[in-house]
Amino acid sequence: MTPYTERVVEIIKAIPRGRVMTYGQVAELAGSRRGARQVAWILHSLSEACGLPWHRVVSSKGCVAVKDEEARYTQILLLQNEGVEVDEQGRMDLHKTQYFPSPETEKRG
DNA sequence: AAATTGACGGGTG
DNA sequence: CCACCCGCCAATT
Repeated sequence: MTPYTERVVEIIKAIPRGRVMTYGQVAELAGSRRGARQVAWILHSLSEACGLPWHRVVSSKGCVAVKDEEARYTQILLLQNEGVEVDEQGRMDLHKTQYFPSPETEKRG
C-alpha cells in the first residue's frame, strides 16, 4: 500500500452516505489532477475494498463506470439504498449527488 | 526499464 | 445525447 493509494482510500472513506465523488475529483484531492485512471486502477486492485464505500465513486459523466455487470448492479443498488436516484444504466444527476469535501475535513481525516 | 492494465476525462462530429 | 478517439498517470509484471 503506497502513500498515494492510502490517500485515495482515506478520501473515499470520507464520502458521506447518499453522496458521490468522481474519479477525477478523488485523484485531484489525492494529489494527481489527471490521475482519474489511477484511482480506477486502485479500486480494481484493492481486494481490501471491503469496508470502503467504493460504490460512491462514479465517472465524471455522472454514471456508474464498473464494467462487470454483477458489480455494476451491486453499485447501483447500493447507491439506490442510500437514496441516490440511479437509473438502470447507472446514470444519475451529479448536480444533486456530487460531494465536495471541505479542505479542513480531508486534512484532519 | 518497457509494456500492460485500468471502474477516467474532455473534445469532437 | 451518443459513439469514438487520444491523452493522462500510477501500479504491476
